[in-house]
Amino acid sequence: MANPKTDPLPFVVFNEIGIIEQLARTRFERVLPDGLKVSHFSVLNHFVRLGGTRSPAELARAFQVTKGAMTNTIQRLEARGLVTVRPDPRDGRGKLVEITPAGRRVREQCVAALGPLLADVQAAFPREEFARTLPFLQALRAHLDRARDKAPESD
Amino acid sequence: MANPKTDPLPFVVFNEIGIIEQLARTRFERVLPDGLKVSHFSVLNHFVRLGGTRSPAELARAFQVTKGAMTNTIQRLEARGLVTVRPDPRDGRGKLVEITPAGRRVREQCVAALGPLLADVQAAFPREEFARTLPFLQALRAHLDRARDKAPESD
DNA sequence: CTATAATAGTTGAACGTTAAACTTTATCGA
DNA sequence: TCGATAAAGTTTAACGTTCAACTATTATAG
Repeated sequence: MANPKTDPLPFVVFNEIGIIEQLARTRFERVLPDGLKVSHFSVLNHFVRLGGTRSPAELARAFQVTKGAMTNTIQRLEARGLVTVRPDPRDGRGKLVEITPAGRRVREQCVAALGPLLADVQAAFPREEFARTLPFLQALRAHLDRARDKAPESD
Repeated sequence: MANPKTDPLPFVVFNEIGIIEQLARTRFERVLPDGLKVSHFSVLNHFVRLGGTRSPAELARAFQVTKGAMTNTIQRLEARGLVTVRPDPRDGRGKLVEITPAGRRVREQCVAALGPLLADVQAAFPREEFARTLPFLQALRAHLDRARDKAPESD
């Protein structure tokens, strides 16, 4: 579809990124338990790795989605009992989201489901390939971040 | 959200790819003429670069989307008069899609709209960064391709 | 203090995508 | 030649996302 001979190099790169995203997401969601989506897993994973509580606004910034999208994600997670939501005592506008024990269990199932897919690509490419590519992708993401309305969040 | 210290390296890479795709697509579509989507532009661009006619099935394979998605895309393009669709005289099941002069003009507008965005990233990163990353992304895409049900298409 | 601006969160419309079911037409082996 | 299988295309439902409009609350300037 995009061709390095005829298209600007960055365009071709974005093109590949777009297709990789689509293929990877579809594959992952196909093995995720109970119809969970990548966005749901991402939020659960965020809580397990970093702990504590987060406001929906913080989560929206962390994942670079709109507030509306995060409202949707949180409501689905809450309906499944994977997170709890309560008002922020310090800010009448805000809410505090937290993962539940059930959420941690489901997140573990997701990680287990992801295992074979990860093993597949790890077997196909040496670790150095990923390590060499990551810094540029991170810089690219940060650059696109900066051009947005909202302020980004480091991690 | 994903952390190289705690998450498998490929996972972190896919994570960045996912966010880059989202940010890039949103930015691009924001400047595209007349509410066109990236998927629409991609098809027009495909025809301009490679010429000739294509069946919806070929296009679906080329862009790694489902047949249903391509049906939708083509119907929108046809409704705008940017492509023509006619039955394939050699295959009663098939159709032949072709770009129109209006489609070429709109594609030019899209390229023009894309210009500043491309210039922005080109100014931020040396060309070698993209050149160095591209082969791996292509290989990664090809690998994910291979794991699909349908056969991929080289270009 | 008070009025204005900024932020948090929700909602609904519009859209693209996947997945699955379905119709029609080709292909191919027995 | 016929019957089973594959392929092309469409349709519908379910879902996530963006965007914009809206409410409620907090922050800030005068």
